[in-house]
Amino acid sequence: MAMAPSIEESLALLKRGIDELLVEDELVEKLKKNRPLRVKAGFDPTAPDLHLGHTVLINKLRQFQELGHEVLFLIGDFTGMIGDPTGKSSTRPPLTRDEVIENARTYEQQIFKILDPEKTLVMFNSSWMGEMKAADLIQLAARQTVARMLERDDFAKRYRSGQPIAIHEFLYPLIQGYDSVAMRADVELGGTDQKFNLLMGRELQKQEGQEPQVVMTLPILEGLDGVQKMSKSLNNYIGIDEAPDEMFGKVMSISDELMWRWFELLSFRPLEEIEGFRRAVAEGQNPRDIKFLLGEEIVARFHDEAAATKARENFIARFQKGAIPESMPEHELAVPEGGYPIANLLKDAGLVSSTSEGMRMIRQGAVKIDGEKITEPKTRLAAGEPRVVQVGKRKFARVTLC
RNA sequence: GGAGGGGUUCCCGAGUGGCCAAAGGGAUCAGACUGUAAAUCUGACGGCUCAGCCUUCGGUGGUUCGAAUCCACCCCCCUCCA
Repeated sequence: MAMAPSIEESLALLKRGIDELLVEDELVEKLKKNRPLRVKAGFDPTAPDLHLGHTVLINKLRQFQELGHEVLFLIGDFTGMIGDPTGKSSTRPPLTRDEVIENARTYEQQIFKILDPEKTLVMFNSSWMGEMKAADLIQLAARQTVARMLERDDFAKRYRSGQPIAIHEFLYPLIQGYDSVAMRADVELGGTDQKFNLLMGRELQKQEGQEPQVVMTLPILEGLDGVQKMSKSLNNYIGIDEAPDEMFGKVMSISDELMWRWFELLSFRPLEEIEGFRRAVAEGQNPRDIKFLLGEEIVARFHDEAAATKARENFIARFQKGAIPESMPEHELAVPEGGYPIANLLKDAGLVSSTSEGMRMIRQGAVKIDGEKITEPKTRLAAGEPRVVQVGKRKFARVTLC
């Protein structure tokens, strides 16, 4: 065991890469108590797969654990059935009980890729919220005013622009705050968009006579598009369960500009080293090579070094040299009367979503069979040996016609 | 309860009787180029047995040679007043 770090050292580590810490002095006081702190983070079980965006926060939780603190990983199974309005311009449909349970299970499976199970308590807010009577809930609701709720930025915006706000959405911050009371949290982490909700926890804890939690907000990671936050529903994410090639490829697809942001929020490299990369690129080094490093670091974290190296090699073979991937989906299809029209073949092999799209792809010169470009939309194929069918640079299938 | 505004293709959003499968932007996909699945440029972007045909503009039913556009009723949303 290494020597326990000083409070100054702990604080410095914990503050790295965060957005805001409220209130720093209170955190110092808590650290001085020299006991494991109860560090809360809540997850809405709407997205069944953890992605890189979540890991910004989870990495921070792990740092707390490394300093000897205890993580309370809250699965918002109760709140998940309400639907948090955060960042949404319209109301999200509530999840069913079964969906929530299913999603929650996936979370539990995945967080331990990063967190230490010994120092993690997984909790479900239905265990106390489910006990609440309607009267209790109304009492909870009585503690805050509508004006206070409208201070929350996204509510204010929606209210101003005439977008609907359902009453139940006001309950969300209250319940999240109440969770902190029930869990007796010392610290709560969340994205910057969670600030209002996190502060609500402090309010309610104070009203209950508890020492208020310290609030730490972490920056929101932009998704693959570089604009909107990474999220499953926007399909701009990299899941931590994804295959190495896929993960690497997605990292390579981010813009050179976004790459720096990702380095800042996702890389474990020292800040000075990243600064060095920036200088190198400014002096003419190909940013692609720096992006390779980022891709490898991320693949290695969720798979291993060998997978990372392999993913890079595959990427080079495939996109720089145009090689055909080693493995691809296989299909066996029966040839209809008069031969298999190519557009239908593409659709049936799952390479395009409709024959119309298949037609378009052919017209655009995107379709190759055994490496040979197909230009005639009316081409029909007869039965024969397995063929490699390709649409664009990335979609392949091995098809046997019989 | 009253008055007004609105529901358009994945999203935003134009379109008020034929030139509308529906402008524009975003997203996406493809092609070119390349230093990468970056950037940039070009194109595509409802479906089909694809140079033609079929089905779309909240729902149903009308008017009309012809409707996303007009009429009736219904459903949903927003604002103000109560």
